[in-house]
Amino acid sequence: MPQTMTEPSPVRHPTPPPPMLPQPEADPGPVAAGLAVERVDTSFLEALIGYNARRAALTIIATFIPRMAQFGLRPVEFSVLTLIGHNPGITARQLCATLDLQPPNLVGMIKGLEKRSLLEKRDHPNDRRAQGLHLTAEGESQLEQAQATALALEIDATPRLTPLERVTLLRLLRKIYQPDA
Amino acid sequence: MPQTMTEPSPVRHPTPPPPMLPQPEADPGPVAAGLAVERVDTSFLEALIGYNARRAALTIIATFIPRMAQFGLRPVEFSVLTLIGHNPGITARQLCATLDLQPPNLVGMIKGLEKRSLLEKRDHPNDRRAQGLHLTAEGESQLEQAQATALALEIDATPRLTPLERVTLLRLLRKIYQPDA
DNA sequence: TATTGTTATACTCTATAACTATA
DNA sequence: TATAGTTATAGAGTATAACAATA
Repeated sequence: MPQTMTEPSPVRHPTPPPPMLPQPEADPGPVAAGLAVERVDTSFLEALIGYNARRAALTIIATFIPRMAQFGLRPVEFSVLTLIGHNPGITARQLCATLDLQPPNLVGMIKGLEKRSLLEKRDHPNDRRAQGLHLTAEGESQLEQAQATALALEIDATPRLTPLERVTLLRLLRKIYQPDA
Repeated sequence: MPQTMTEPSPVRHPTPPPPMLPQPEADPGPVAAGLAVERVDTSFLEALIGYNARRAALTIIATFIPRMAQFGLRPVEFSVLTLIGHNPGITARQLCATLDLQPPNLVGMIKGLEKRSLLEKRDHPNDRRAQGLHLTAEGESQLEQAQATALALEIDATPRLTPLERVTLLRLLRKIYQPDA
């Protein structure tokens, strides 16, 4: 079954809210109602790869969205255009299999990008049911700028990672979602 | 603004669909309609940390969901219970800030967990507007089992990572979404 | 019989506005 | 005036079922 991981948003910091310090009282009394939580302990969640991967992905997507807005491209649309650009003639079915999308959800996206003259459908060379997808000249141009933006924003979104750490991170993440690799 | 990254699902493999090999014809003719795509080139996307982090997170969540179904806990509910368990008396506002959730979206979740007798609200020691959240005995018991399941499934979902690689991965991911750290 | 692309539709998750009661 | 919790609601994202055309 298809993907998921909706859009994010500026992403709220894991920063604990204004502490709400427990008043140093003479007698705290019994722990009846309990004490206020000063600092939130997230140690267990932080030990889970799934939790950390999700938070990291959302952080980067939060930077991705506003910067790609200038091209009118959402994350999935960027991925679709990129795959078409690097694989002229790719079919909708191949896009779905590669990006883990449901065919019905790709239809509208393709229509929209086609209406914006970023891509076009052509006859498939050996399957009349399918259609080969190709970028238009404008699509190529837009994608080129969008890709440059994507590469730059990733660096900005992960300023504390060294070049070597980025390479390591990419390798480890691929080992998770790629059966082979 | 709040989080995101909806549920996933078994996650479809990045495996390219049945190749659809181009028939070795005598005359391929002009590249008019183009050739069929045999293997999908995903090299550009695979160079993006955001893309890889998202795919990896979805892969793990795809394993998380069915295994946590026995406890009736979705990913976010598991995170909420875990934080309450490790932070007795935490407020809804603190949960929202920590997990990047919108307050309105947490209300129903708290209600549901409370109705299932997994947690309870108590008076907040020094703010009558707020409520301290606490696990019930049953909640503690359920959480204990759920956490053990979570730790185990992560290993199963990332079988190709060595213990050292897991530690490295956690550290790098945290450097992305934690401003400090 | 299986597959590509499609329509229609339902479900889940997330976001925004506005209200109350307290601070 | 600001904040905690709440309600109602809108919106985006994702899911399944069923169909026509072609393999």
